[in-house]
Amino acid sequence: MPEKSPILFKRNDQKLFAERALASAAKICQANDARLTAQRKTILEIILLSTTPIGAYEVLEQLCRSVGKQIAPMTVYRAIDFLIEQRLIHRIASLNAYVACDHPEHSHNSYFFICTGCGQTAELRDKNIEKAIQKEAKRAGFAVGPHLLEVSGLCYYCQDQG
Amino acid sequence: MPEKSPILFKRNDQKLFAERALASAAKICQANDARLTAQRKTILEIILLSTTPIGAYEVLEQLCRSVGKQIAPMTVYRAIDFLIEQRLIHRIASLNAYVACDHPEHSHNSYFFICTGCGQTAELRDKNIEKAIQKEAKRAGFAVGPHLLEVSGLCYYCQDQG
DNA sequence: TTTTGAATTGTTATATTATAACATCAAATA
DNA sequence: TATTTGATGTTATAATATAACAATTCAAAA
Repeated sequence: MPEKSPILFKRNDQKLFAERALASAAKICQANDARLTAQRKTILEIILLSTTPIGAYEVLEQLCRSVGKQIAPMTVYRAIDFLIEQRLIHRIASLNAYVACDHPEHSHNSYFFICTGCGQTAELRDKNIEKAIQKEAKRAGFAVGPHLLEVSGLCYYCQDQG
Repeated sequence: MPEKSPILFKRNDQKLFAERALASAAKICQANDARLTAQRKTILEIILLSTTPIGAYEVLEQLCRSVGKQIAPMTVYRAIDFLIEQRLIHRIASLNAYVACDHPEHSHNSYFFICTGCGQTAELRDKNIEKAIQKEAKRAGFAVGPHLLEVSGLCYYCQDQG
């Protein structure tokens, strides 16, 4: 694996990661005067524990299994909306799927590498890409708002597999 | 409007643009041994004439009106698949909509500015953004494949409107 | 503590986007 | 012309997402 890489395709301990992220999420919501209810927490946890972006209906399945009763899709979509608002998760538009945010502490756009081998994603924090976008926007007289970058390809590990 | 801008939010003559693009498309398909049938041509024309990204079902509506009979969605999706393969159109993932390619002559990824004011889009040809992505990918050991960038915001004209 | 208002969740129905599977037709070529 | 391949037609259905309204819960104000 290249040195000093800030991105991560394999996580050592997904559970530990989820635990920490949940704690962090609680703080963020508190700071925002937003309520991270039990249900929202459960749904966030499902997304956190998934090693790849997870679809809304797959979240739903897991949620139903976890609480032992039928739940309507609406419920999941509402929680997802909330979690996106709180910047705790991102939507991967090219996959119609959702993934936990890597660094929800500060607002940022959604930049992802998506490995077509293992399905895992890595969120980018690089500011140079954004700078390049801003530069081009200035040339065009375009006022940049929220945006997304989704780069398909092969992660370091999957390049060997063929 | 900023000078020397390579992007275009207002087209002077959509019809002329469509005409030229259709001629260009015919050449491209011929070169690729692909058949730009009458139906595919009609669908491409519908997309070309739309000033904003257009959904598959809206294409369908216009197609039905134009030929005067009911047509199945499948037909439209098949044509869309073909047109994307030939790189004549792009899919805007964040809108579930399709837009004609600005410069189908050479292969490229899908980089768009999307004005939330007027709904129009502008395709970017800037290579610096791609360079920034490649640089970050190298750091991460990621082999870049096809990708998309969709930047929401306000175009030069819409910034004044509020 | 009780009331009240606002936010959250439940529930039913439905909209929107996209694909599967198989039959038919058209065109290119052997 | 026969054959094969690609294109289109047709029906059904999958997958994703939202609308609308009722019931409940929560937290702050009275």
